[in-house]
Amino acid sequence: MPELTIGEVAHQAKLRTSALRYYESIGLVSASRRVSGQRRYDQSVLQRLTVIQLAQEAGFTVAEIKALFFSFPPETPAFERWQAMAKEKLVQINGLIQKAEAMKMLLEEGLLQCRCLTLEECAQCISERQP
Amino acid sequence: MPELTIGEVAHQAKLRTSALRYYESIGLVSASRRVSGQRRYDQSVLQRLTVIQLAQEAGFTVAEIKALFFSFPPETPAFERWQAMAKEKLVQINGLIQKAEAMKMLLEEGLLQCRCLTLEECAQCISERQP
DNA sequence: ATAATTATTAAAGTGAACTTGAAGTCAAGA
DNA sequence: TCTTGACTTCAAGTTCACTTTAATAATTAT
Repeated sequence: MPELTIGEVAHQAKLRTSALRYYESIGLVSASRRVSGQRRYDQSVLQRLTVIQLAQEAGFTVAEIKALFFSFPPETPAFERWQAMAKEKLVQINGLIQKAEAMKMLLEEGLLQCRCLTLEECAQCISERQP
Repeated sequence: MPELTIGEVAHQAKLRTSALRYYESIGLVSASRRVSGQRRYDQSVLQRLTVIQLAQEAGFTVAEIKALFFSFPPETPAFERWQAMAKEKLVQINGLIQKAEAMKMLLEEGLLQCRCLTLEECAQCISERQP
């Protein structure tokens, strides 16, 4: 199994080399080095990056993803890690959804229904709708 | 009608004086000055700030709010301004909601159901669920 | 051998909406 | 008058996940 250059990894994982260097700088992935200093990646980094992208899609920050990998006792099963972290995240996401739904409401039922001629009037017009 | 100091306005509008100075710096609100240089605000600034906060709750950026006030021909009725700007914003917000719902799905149906022992396995385990 | 490509680093930049800090000035009450 | 407390400006800091830049070095292809 050949080792991969940073460019090859970037290509396969569909991200930029700068992102890989950034991940390394925060300790999220690691690479070995040639004598010259160039990075060489093991194939397994691709799985690691897939998991990182998966976690990002679920709304985790890179700091949280780092915690996912490194803040549990080494033998902790993956599903336990997800359990622990996904529960909290769900609460956050639900908050996000609620906020966005509230914005949608305000836009549809408030601002798009408004008949004020001046914006100054709107200081009252909307609040009257929510007693 | 007495004019208001920046501290009084901040108190009544529930924001910091730094926010008021920032709004002024970007041209969102204005204030007159005493000879000494201190700001004095007209009562009407409170309505203006109410509208700003309303628009922010609906998801508008301060740049967009500035456009709401200043980028239309002067006689444009408020409701027309809202119409124009709220439609686009609704599209954005719907996108936001979809993204958040997708995260929720992934958390609930993917990560919380996962039985993998290692995170490396998870590189496959989730994608298998979505053919 | 040489040209073209890809790699290296550290530091600074991005966007959004402010906040913080430093250093100094003004206003009002005792 | 003195002392608080509120005010002033300007620049830099905050958060997040990277990207960009610049100057240089190594690898690969011809």
